[in-house]
Amino acid sequence: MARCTDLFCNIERVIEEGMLLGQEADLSDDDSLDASIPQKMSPTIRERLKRDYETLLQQAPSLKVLINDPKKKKVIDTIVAEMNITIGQIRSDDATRLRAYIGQYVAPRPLEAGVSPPIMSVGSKSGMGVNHPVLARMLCPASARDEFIKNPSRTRQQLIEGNIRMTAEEFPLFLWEGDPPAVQWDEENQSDGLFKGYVLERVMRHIFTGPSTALGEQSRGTRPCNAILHGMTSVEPEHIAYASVQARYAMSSKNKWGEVDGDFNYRKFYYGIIKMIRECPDEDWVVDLKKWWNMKIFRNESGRDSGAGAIGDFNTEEAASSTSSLQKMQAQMAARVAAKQRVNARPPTPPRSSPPLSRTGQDEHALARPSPSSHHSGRAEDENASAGPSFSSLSSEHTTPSPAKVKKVSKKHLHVRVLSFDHNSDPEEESTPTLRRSPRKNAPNTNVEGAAITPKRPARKHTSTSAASKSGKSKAKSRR
DNA sequence: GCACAAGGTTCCCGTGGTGG
DNA sequence: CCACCACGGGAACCTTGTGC
Repeated sequence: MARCTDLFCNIERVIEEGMLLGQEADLSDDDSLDASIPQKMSPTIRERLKRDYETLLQQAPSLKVLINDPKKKKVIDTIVAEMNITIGQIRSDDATRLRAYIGQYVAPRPLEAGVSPPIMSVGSKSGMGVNHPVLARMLCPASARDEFIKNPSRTRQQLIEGNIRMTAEEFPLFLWEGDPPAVQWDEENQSDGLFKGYVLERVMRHIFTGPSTALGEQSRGTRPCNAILHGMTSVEPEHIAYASVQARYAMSSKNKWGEVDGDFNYRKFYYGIIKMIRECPDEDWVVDLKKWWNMKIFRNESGRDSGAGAIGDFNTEEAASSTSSLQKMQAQMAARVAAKQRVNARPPTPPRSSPPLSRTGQDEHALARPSPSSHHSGRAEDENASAGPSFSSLSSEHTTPSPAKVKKVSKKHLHVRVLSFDHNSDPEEESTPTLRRSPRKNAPNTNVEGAAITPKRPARKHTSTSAASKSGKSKAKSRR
């Protein structure tokens, strides 16, 4: 949930209001439910809650049965509390692991030279953030970019003293491509190169495809990476926003996580990025951005599952953001779209070679074009890829119920285990559910895309014995 | 081909610190 | 006291390499 759906989501609210919004959609003619849904809720928040709720149920189908059963209120409460704790733990875990690497990631060519002064991966972070000359440039708000280039030391001092405010509304420079970031800055086209910064790229890979891939190398990991574990088939705005938050926090001087860092609000930053991409008036820009990210993460512009393009389903209902940078960029994009439309509206000029495709036609063409991986993939994979539905819905269809393995159920494990009830089992038997192992263990095997990337090998006979001997060893060690 | 060891990655869990 | 967070260590899982 934290990494792929909503970092700041409150599961309780998602369930409560997602349910109401779902009912509202089912009974669109009946406005009797409207009274129970907060009227002040903006369309953006409604959409987000709805999306969160749907994702939650896709990932844990058995939860729906529990939600609809008033008798299970206590169970739901326990699950919700545990899920909220886990979201915090996941974010904290990612931040902790990322901290050891961030010194490498901010260096443009870490194999040749690190940054100066060096960034320590242990101890206090007081020397980081704007206190570090290289990080100061990364974190410098885009509006102060020219100033920073003219006089770095003075601008850094102003950032330290707070004379130049770093707010979530002013995106930091590390989000832009270039070395140093935002080196090719176009005042009139600020969205050019946005969300393509090399630090962000490395952090994205670190989180979703494993630390060993962060610098562009082939994965040395033998465990399925987060992209596989989470059924991530293409890069979505939430992934970019999550990595941006983690990258910004890793570079900051804050030793302890908090939603606010001085004037900078991570929550606003996170949702600002999602909104910026989801509600972008320039669809071409969004399509290009997603293709670019899919190439960087999956080496395939259509994503890990070449058929599951979630591209194009953005709503543009909500008014533009109230924030200055965003407002400006969105205005620039809108102007660009208008200009394109004017060009398209002109009498057609004779084509040089082939008739021009409409924009949507181009998009469809691009999406339909077989990706390099699907080209070489097996037939079964092709069928899955072209099947259309997103990964989550496929995963449940392709799930082969595994025999239940009951282990000691600790409080911390409760939510994952409850969420991984065999949803094919009879709902009547929910009171004595059969527990599966945590999704972590099932995910790679039950997910279609995961299987496409790392073909499942038959379980080896020795696994249990070696694992037993291993755990035996460690238990003996811990007894010491 | 099989058994085993080694190694990379993610997740889990306990512990200690801190602030309200 | 409680909630939240960082951190370290270990478990689990999986792949690759190696020796027989």
